[in-house]
Amino acid sequence: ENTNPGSSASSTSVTKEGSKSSNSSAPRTRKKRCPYSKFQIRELEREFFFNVYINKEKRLQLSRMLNLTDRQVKIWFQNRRMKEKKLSRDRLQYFSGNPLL
Amino acid sequence: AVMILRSRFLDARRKRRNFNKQATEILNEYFYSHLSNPYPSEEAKEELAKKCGITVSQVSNWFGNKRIRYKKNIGKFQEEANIYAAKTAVTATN
DNA sequence: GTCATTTATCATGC
DNA sequence: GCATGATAAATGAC
Repeated sequence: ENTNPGSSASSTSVTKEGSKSSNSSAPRTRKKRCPYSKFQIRELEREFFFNVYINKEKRLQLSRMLNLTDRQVKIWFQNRRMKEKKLSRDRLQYFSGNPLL
Repeated sequence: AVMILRSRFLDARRKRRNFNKQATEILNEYFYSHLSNPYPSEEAKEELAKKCGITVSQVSNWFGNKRIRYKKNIGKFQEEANIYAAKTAVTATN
């Protein structure tokens, strides 16, 4: 249950959606944001719990299992770390200078 | 009491509450008076947050949403833009 | 790598 | 029913 344009590492990816035939400096259309499935999130979170930084080996393994690209998994961990940092900041701000306490 | 606060915090992220009129006023004033470059610095964000009584993250969210929604439909915000343009015309003259 | 952002999506207010 | 604030993918600067 994953709608992924050019993700699955289906062996030799010959067709790149006819991307760059000759000119390669085009900004390219931004990939449409596709929300991940519950299963994908669960597995990503599970690995994130073990280590906030994922190594290349596990990354490739996880990307195959979840039908995501290696890059997507990498980006997910980056965003997830930022989320964790923000949660910490909000917690601090909430419990420190709170006028309702 | 702590439990209440904690539970309130945990689910308070997506339980949206509209900002008060005054805060929206302040944010819009800044946005439309910097329409050519609506990217407040970190310091400016902190000051806006203080004046509006919201967090810096909320200020960032507001500007992020405002920028793209304005860009996507400038016509819809034209009236609003004129109002704040007139309101801040004096400021620009120093 | 971090981090501010863009963009779409989500969830709520009214 | 959309307006609005917050969050989730995706990009790019550095």
